[in-house]
Amino acid sequence: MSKRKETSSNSINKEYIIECDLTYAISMVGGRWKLLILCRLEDGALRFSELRRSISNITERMLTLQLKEMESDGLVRRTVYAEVPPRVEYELTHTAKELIPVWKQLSDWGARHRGCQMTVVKAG
Amino acid sequence: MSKRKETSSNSINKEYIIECDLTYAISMVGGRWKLLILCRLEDGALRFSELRRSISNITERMLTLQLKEMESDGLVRRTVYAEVPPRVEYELTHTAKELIPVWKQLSDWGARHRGCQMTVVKAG
DNA sequence: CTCATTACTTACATTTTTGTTAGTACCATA
DNA sequence: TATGGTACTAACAAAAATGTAAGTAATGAG
Repeated sequence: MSKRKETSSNSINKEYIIECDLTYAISMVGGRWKLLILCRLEDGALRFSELRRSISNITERMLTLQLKEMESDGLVRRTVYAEVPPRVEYELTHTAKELIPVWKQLSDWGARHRGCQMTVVKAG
Repeated sequence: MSKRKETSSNSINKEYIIECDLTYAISMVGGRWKLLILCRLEDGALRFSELRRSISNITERMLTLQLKEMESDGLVRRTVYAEVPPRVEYELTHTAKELIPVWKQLSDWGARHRGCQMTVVKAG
């Protein structure tokens, strides 16, 4: 009786959505941090602390969680170097590299339309 | 004293993220339903009930909320016809149409990689 | 011995997102 | 008068996402 519902609508919808190629992709890459992390890795591997410093507002917990999920989804590769202090590097997999044009396009779109909005805001 | 914090970190991060073109775009188009709705409108305007029926798991509330947000973000245009019963149609704006190649690419990516994963799952 | 560094983990709290249920106004039809 | 369709809205509840604060192990520097 600790589980409320075995299959909440929320989870059912999650499954349902994964039956669609598009929303499957969104579920891999959506949320507040994932694309931001991925695009930081575009130019090559970075270690955990470098990622953390490069995304100033992210917490260690969030970075860990997102990286873990993306690792298990096959988007990033994690390499541990047996050194002290520890060194762990993250890099894009081939699968994730295929997304580079997507986030570039999205980013361009964002640049075009964010610009407009800010002008309006300034004018108001 | 009803507000807990004037500026929760959560909201602050939302703002922060909107300073990046990429995550600004994600914030426009992310979440469980938005892209799914947009791509339903790719071939032309649909009325509310058509959208609802075409996305079988969405609730009226969610559809309303998402459409409203996208309308105020300039992604969909809402047209009300003064008929009884009421008829309201939604269509993509020019801004949203610029995103068509993005969701096509994402969808293609999803198709390629979802396929792989399912094979693995079946094998396990 | 103490402190610092790195890459985390854990328990918990808060915020945001999503879903449930019921209700609205309008008119047509039976 | 009752029912049905359309496009919603409102109050509430549940679930998911995100954030906070503290702690861990290993080891080298001082």
